[in-house]
Amino acid sequence: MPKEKTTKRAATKRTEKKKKDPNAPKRGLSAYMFFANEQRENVREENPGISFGQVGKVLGERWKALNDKQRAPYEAKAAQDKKRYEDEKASYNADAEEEESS
DNA sequence: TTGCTGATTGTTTCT
DNA sequence: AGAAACAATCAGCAA
Repeated sequence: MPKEKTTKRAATKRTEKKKKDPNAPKRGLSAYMFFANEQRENVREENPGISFGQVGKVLGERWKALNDKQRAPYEAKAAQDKKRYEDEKASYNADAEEEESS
Protein backbone atom coordinates (compact mmCIF):
# COMPACT_ATOMS: atom_id res chain seq x y z
CA MET A 1 0.00 0.00 0.00
CA PRO A 2 1.13 3.44 -0.78
CA LYS A 3 2.44 5.00 2.35
CA GLU A 4 0.78 8.35 2.71
CA LYS A 5 4.09 10.00 3.19
CA THR A 6 3.76 13.28 5.03
CA THR A 7 3.33 15.33 1.93
CA LYS A 8 2.79 18.50 3.81
CA ARG A 9 3.66 21.13 1.29
CA ALA A 10 1.54 24.18 2.06
CA ALA A 11 0.57 24.98 -1.50
CA THR A 12 1.86 28.26 -2.96
CA LYS A 13 5.02 27.15 -1.25
CA ARG A 14 6.25 25.86 -4.55
CA THR A 15 5.93 29.29 -6.04
CA GLU A 16 8.40 30.52 -3.51
CA LYS A 17 11.03 28.35 -5.13
CA LYS A 18 14.05 28.73 -2.95
CA LYS A 19 17.18 28.45 -4.99
CA LYS A 20 19.48 25.86 -3.59
CA ASP A 21 21.54 24.74 -6.54
CA PRO A 22 23.75 26.95 -8.69
CA ASN A 23 22.05 26.22 -12.00
CA ALA A 24 19.15 24.24 -10.59
CA PRO A 25 18.73 21.35 -13.03
CA LYS A 26 14.97 21.56 -12.93
CA ARG A 27 13.62 18.04 -13.27
CA GLY A 28 11.60 16.95 -16.22
CA LEU A 29 7.86 17.33 -16.52
CA SER A 30 5.26 14.87 -15.23
CA ALA A 31 2.89 12.58 -17.07
CA TYR A 32 0.11 14.82 -15.88
CA MET A 33 1.69 17.78 -17.63
CA PHE A 34 1.50 16.02 -20.97
CA PHE A 35 -1.92 14.63 -20.23
CA ALA A 36 -3.16 18.04 -19.23
CA ASN A 37 -1.70 19.48 -22.39
CA GLU A 38 -4.01 17.30 -24.43
CA GLN A 39 -6.99 17.03 -22.14
CA ARG A 40 -7.11 20.68 -21.17
CA GLU A 41 -8.56 21.38 -24.63
CA ASN A 42 -11.00 18.51 -24.40
CA VAL A 43 -12.07 19.26 -20.85
CA ARG A 44 -12.52 22.91 -21.61
CA GLU A 45 -14.49 22.00 -24.68
CA GLU A 46 -16.83 19.73 -22.77
CA ASN A 47 -17.11 22.31 -20.01
CA PRO A 48 -17.45 25.62 -21.83
CA GLY A 49 -17.05 28.53 -19.51
CA ILE A 50 -16.04 26.57 -16.43
CA SER A 51 -13.65 28.10 -13.92
CA PHE A 52 -10.11 27.00 -13.46
CA GLY A 53 -10.96 25.21 -10.24
CA GLN A 54 -13.49 23.02 -12.00
CA VAL A 55 -11.27 22.31 -14.97
CA GLY A 56 -8.34 21.37 -12.78
CA LYS A 57 -10.51 19.04 -10.72
CA VAL A 58 -12.32 17.33 -13.54
CA LEU A 59 -8.99 17.06 -15.27
CA GLY A 60 -7.49 15.10 -12.41
CA GLU A 61 -10.50 12.83 -12.22
CA ARG A 62 -10.27 12.04 -15.90
CA TRP A 63 -6.55 11.55 -15.61
CA LYS A 64 -7.01 8.58 -13.35
CA ALA A 65 -10.11 7.63 -15.27
CA LEU A 66 -7.80 6.58 -18.06
CA ASN A 67 -6.39 3.11 -18.08
CA ASP A 68 -2.70 2.52 -17.68
CA LYS A 69 -2.72 2.09 -21.41
CA GLN A 70 -4.11 5.55 -21.89
CA ARG A 71 -1.65 7.06 -19.44
CA ALA A 72 1.10 5.19 -21.26
CA PRO A 73 1.50 7.90 -23.94
CA TYR A 74 1.66 10.53 -21.24
CA GLU A 75 4.00 8.52 -19.10
CA ALA A 76 6.09 7.90 -22.18
CA LYS A 77 6.31 11.63 -22.70
CA ALA A 78 7.18 12.10 -19.07
CA ALA A 79 9.96 9.56 -19.49
CA GLN A 80 11.12 11.42 -22.54
CA ASP A 81 11.03 14.73 -20.78
CA LYS A 82 12.88 13.16 -17.93
CA LYS A 83 15.60 12.35 -20.40
CA ARG A 84 15.63 15.97 -21.37
CA TYR A 85 16.12 16.74 -17.72
CA GLU A 86 19.08 14.43 -17.73
CA ASP A 87 20.69 16.84 -20.09
CA GLU A 88 20.10 19.70 -17.71
CA LYS A 89 21.51 17.58 -14.99
CA ALA A 90 24.59 16.94 -17.13
CA SER A 91 25.00 20.65 -17.64
CA TYR A 92 24.52 21.18 -13.97
CA ASN A 93 27.06 18.52 -13.19
CA ALA A 94 29.50 19.86 -15.72
CA ASP A 95 29.16 23.32 -14.32
CA ALA A 96 29.55 22.09 -10.79
CA GLU A 97 32.62 20.20 -11.82
CA GLU A 98 34.02 23.23 -13.50
CA GLU A 99 33.56 25.26 -10.42
CA GLU A 100 35.21 22.59 -8.38
CA SER A 101 37.97 22.33 -10.89
CA SER A 102 38.73 25.92 -10.46
C1' DT B 1 21.37 0.70 2.30
C1' DT B 2 17.37 2.61 2.87
C1' DG B 3 13.83 6.25 2.99
C1' DC B 4 12.26 10.78 3.12
C1' DT B 5 11.79 15.56 1.76
C1' DG B 6 11.86 19.14 -0.95
C1' DA B 7 11.91 21.24 -5.11
C1' DT B 8 9.93 21.26 -9.72
C1' DT B 9 6.68 20.86 -13.96
C1' DG B 10 2.56 22.47 -16.75
C1' DT B 11 -2.46 23.63 -17.38
C1' DT B 12 -6.46 26.61 -16.56
C1' DT B 13 -8.72 30.75 -15.03
C1' DC B 14 -8.90 35.01 -12.07
C1' DT B 15 -7.48 39.62 -9.99
C1' DA C 1 2.77 37.69 -12.55
C1' DG C 2 1.29 34.89 -9.27
C1' DA C 3 -2.02 32.09 -6.89
C1' DA C 4 -4.31 27.47 -6.24
C1' DA C 5 -6.42 22.35 -7.50
C1' DC C 6 -4.63 18.42 -10.17
C1' DA C 7 -0.95 14.63 -10.45
C1' DA C 8 3.71 12.82 -11.01
C1' DT C 9 8.57 12.84 -10.19
C1' DC C 10 12.61 11.72 -8.71
C1' DA C 11 17.11 13.33 -7.53
C1' DG C 12 20.03 14.35 -3.76
C1' DC C 13 20.86 13.96 1.12
C1' DA C 14 20.94 11.98 5.83
C1' DA C 15 21.13 8.45 9.44
